[in-house]
Amino acid sequence: MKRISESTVGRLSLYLRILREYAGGRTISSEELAGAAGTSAAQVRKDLSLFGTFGKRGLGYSVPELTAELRSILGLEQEWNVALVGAGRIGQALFGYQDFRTQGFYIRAVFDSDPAKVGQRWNGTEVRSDAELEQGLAEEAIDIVIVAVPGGAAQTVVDRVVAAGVRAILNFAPTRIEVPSGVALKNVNMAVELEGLSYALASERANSGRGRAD
Amino acid sequence: MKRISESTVGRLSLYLRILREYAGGRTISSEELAGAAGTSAAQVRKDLSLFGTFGKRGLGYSVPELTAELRSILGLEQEWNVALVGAGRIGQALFGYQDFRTQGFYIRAVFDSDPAKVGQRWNGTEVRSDAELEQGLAEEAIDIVIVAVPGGAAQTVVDRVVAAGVRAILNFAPTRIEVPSGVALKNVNMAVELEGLSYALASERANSGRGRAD
DNA sequence: TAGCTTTTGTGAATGGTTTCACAAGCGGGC
DNA sequence: GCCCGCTTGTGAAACCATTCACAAAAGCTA
Repeated sequence: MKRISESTVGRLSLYLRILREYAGGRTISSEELAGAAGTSAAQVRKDLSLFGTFGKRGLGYSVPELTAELRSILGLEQEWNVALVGAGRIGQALFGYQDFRTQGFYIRAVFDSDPAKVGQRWNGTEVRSDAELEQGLAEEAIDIVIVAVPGGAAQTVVDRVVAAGVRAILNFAPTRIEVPSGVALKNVNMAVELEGLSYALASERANSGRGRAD
Repeated sequence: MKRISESTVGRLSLYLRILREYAGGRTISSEELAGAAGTSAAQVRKDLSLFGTFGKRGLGYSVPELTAELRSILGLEQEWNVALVGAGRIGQALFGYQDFRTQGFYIRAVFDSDPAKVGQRWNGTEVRSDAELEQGLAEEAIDIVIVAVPGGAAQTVVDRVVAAGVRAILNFAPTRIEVPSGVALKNVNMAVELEGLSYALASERANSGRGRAD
């Protein structure tokens, strides 16, 4: 099978959201989809053509069909069991943000090392001790682990979770994490994003010589 | 000035964090830095060489000097005034996550449209009505706005904030946002990340023909 | 059925980023 | 002061992603 780039997968995810909210008829052209996604029509067609030929020439793409195809490609036809490790502020926010439940991601277990948190019930889900991590992952047949622990603890958590057979990790800790090949890892790093903005502001300021028109 | 790619800027941010935690001596080689950053030594050197020549051949990079250079490049020598729009769960978590305060990002104002939230004091910062948004942005000389409102409200908030002169936005709403050129925008989208993991799991499963060794 | 319009799917061209490979420079040892 | 080993800085090469451009298909009309 062909290697698919991360940016392509990210765009597919975006296309799917657009389709879900699309109210323009039963078909959509690559042009329209591109407009809503902020990319080019050629890009849309190339992305989709990597997985098959879903469109009809002269017409565009059937919205329901393409939706189904994208869901299938992205693996969203099944439910995924998610565990959250770290019941701090970020963990709480993620737990509360049930938006992705509608896409088939269910947080089945929450773990924390703080005895004050262990035993709390969050909307029916008990916060379990991180000593029970491996056991809990197995019991709930966890597919994806969200790591929301402090930076210093993240690699240890990831090592345990990977050793327990989990193949997909979403890391919110502000640290670089190592995983063996074959394990999918995504990082969400606020500091990197903010510093990217800082760079943009600072470099624009530096380049704006004698002030700007607006 | 040369155009610098987003991936380069992201790596610089990573290098900086590594340097901050580095305890291996007064100098560091591109090799070491690359190891910690998960990239190649050539990549490190190329990234840095875009901004100047900071290393000493045969020796490597002086840790304090390179730290200072990176801080300067990324615009971290100054403080940035940040406003948070949206005092829901994600907003609360971001506010509580004061980690980036140490990097010079200060949340000076919080806005929400919910009357029940307006007037609350968060650790000394008052939650203000979103009717006061423009006024507050000016009063606090806000440089960066973090948008943590529901998807449907995000574009409106962004439009107002951009009209008020803000040039940098960090968007947590699960929607594609449009900004005029000249405004820096970064998106943090949990759903896209989770679906990326879902894709990785699903496609590996699909490709694993007759089972795997482990 | 033929002709016209629309829009896809895709090879080729372009543009950008990463890796390679090596000359140039620096410090330390003798 | 000179040589040696190490590590940078950087053109060139390789690789990857995006854009271009157009033939091929599909529907519609008459």
